Order: sequence, then structure tokens, then C-alpha cells
Amino acid sequence: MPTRARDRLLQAADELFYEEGINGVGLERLLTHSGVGRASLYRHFDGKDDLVSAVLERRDEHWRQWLRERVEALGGAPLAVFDALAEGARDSAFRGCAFINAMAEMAKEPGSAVHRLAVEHKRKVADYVRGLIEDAGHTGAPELAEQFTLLMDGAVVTAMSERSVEPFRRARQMAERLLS
Amino acid sequence: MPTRARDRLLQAADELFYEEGINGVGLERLLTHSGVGRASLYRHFDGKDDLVSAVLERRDEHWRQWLRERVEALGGAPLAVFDALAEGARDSAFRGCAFINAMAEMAKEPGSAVHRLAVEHKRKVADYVRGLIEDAGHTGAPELAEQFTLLMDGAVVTAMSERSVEPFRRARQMAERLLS
DNA sequence: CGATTTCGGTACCGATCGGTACCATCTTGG
DNA sequence: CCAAGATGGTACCGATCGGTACCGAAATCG
Repeated sequence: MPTRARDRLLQAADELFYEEGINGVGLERLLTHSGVGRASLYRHFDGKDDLVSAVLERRDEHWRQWLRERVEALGGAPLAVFDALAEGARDSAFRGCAFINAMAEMAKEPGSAVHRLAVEHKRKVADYVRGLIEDAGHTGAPELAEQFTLLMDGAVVTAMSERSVEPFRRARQMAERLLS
Repeated sequence: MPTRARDRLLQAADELFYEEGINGVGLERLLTHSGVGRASLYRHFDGKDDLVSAVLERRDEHWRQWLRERVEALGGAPLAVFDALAEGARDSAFRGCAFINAMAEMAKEPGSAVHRLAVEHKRKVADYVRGLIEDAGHTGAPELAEQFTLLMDGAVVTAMSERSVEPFRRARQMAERLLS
């Protein structure tokens, strides 16, 4: 396999960026925390911006896979997404949505790579939720999926500030109403 | 009056922090954009962190006053908050909620000044919304207010990424359901 | 095994960070 | 009118930023 250093770097960057923000983590911290040499970073990435994009792409894949697994384990119903999110928010390292956070601290222009990756992530999540709603046999799945994702984002942001899983219960109740 | 430089500095910092993020604006930019001397900053504030706190306190006051005025102009019904937010999001300078953004880029510890100010802001907004719901004669105002603020935050975050006011319409529809 | 590549580590670079000290100027109140 | 204080501007500080060049060691592979 091509690289071992690349994966360690992505793993370390993913953790540190999520914990302390992208702008809050310098290259030095990245290198010491990953045990990777300075030059190796530039062998695998064009620079920090490129590393940031790679980290977000990786996190998108991992996070959506995690969501699929948890939702399936919880029965596969559309409303299970809120229970899954609540589980994730119980983690002491929970700090909200990495894509919302990245957009919040980077987005000067809506055309930046970070903003584009965040929008793509949200769209993919919405597509997945729409699939869940369709599989459950509900009508108006596209509109319902948009409402679900709005509730999910609202709950995640509220949970980040309140440090509680209660917002996911509230969001789930509202979502339940939409299905009836 | 004590200071003219202080107000200019707060005004400039408020604009620049919101547009480019707190960590994305250095003191140099602050000083040139406000026309304030370097020493004046440290005469009125203990440092950048103190300035950030002052900016957030000021924005909390201004923003909630703006919301009250717009809601009143729109009739004063609870659902009007979503119409007011949509109006605000039409501004080309709209970049989401300054407190969510600040929390997203600063919050390592939930005990930081920024996090505390953001939580206080959200609580004050929730209290205001609860008052609107009570005035409209609905039962269960506290729970409804929590649901409303979750919808508001979800809509603001979605609007920031999608660059659209459509999320406010969706959120309003869901809120309407809660009142029936 | 030897050759090639990838590796971790270090020394640098210019730029900018937040912060301090000291100006000359301008406003302002007694 | 004149002293006291606030102001804008500049020079400077150590630290850190992202990024480049180069090294010897280690792993990889033919």
C-alpha cells in the first residue's frame, strides 16, 4: 500500500480539527500528534488547505457510514436518525457537526472548497434520509427529507451549545408529527 | 462622552468578525478598518479576547432589538420570527448566526467566555419567543419555545449553507403544525 | 542483496500573530 | 487659555503561522 504516514496524518488532523477548530491547529501540532515528518505532509498534500479538504471528504464517508450502521441497528425507521444522533452526542468528544463548524470558521466566500464540501455532505445526508422515508412508504419523501435534515441540524447545533441530548428528543417529536 | 474610538472599534470588529470569522481577522485589520490607534485598543480592552466578548455582548443586544422590531412590524405573532429571520437572511452579508459561528470556531472548552455568551444569547432569544407564544394564548409555551428556537437555529444553519431563504419557509411550516 | 523510495527530523524562510512602549498631535474641561 | 488626557501612528518584541530545502535512516522491492 502506498502510504502509512498519509493515513496517520488524516486521522490526527481529523481529531484535532474537530476538537479545536481548523484554524486553531497549526502544522506543528499536526506533525507531533501524528508522528509524521514535515516533508511527508507536503509529499501527500499540496498544503494545509488540501489536507483540510481531504479530511472533510474522509469524514463525510466515515460519518455517513456510521449513521447508516446505527440507524440500521436501531431498526431502520426514519425517526431512528434522531436516536442515532443522540447516541453520537453522548460521546464526550462531541462538538457538533464538523461541516457546520468548518463552514462557520472558513466561509468567507460560498465558493470555497470547504463550503462546497459541506454543501455536498448535507445533500448526501438528505438523500440518505429521503431513502429511509421512501422505504417506510411515506408520501412526499423529498419535502419530508428536507424537513428532517433541518431538524437534525437544529438539534445538533442546540446540543453543542447546551451540552445535552435533549434537543434530539425534541427534534424527534417534531419529526414524528410530520409523519402523521 | 468617554470614547469615540471604542465605538468605532466595536463596530469594525463586529463587521469583520462576522464576515471573516474571529480567528480570521488580525489586530492589524481591525485597526486599519476602524482607523483606531493600536494603543487605544488596549486602553479600552484587555486584549483581543476581551474585545471579542464585548463585540458578542453588543451584537446580542442589537440583534434581539432588531428581531423585536421586525416581529412587531410583522404583526407580533410567534410565527413572525421566521419571516423576520428570512428578511435578515436576504442581506448579502448574511453569514448565519454569529454566536453559532463563534462557538464553532472557538469552543475548545464549554466554559470559555465565548461559549457562555453564546448560551446566554440563545437563552434570551428563547425567553423572548416564549413571551410571544404566551401572548398569543397558546398552552405549553416553554416547550413550544424550545421547539421554535431549535427550528430557528436549524433554518439559519441550513440557510447559511444553501444561500437561500427557503429553509425559513420550511421551518415556519413545521412551527405552524406545532401550534395547531 | 543492492537500489530506490519513503520515511522522521531539523534548520530555515518571510509573514503575521497578539501585545508593549513610546511618540507627537489633537481634543477638551477647568 | 492652558494643562490633562485621549488619540492615531510607528517601531518593536517573542511566538507562531504555512511552506521549502535538505539530511540520514528505514523500509520496500526487484
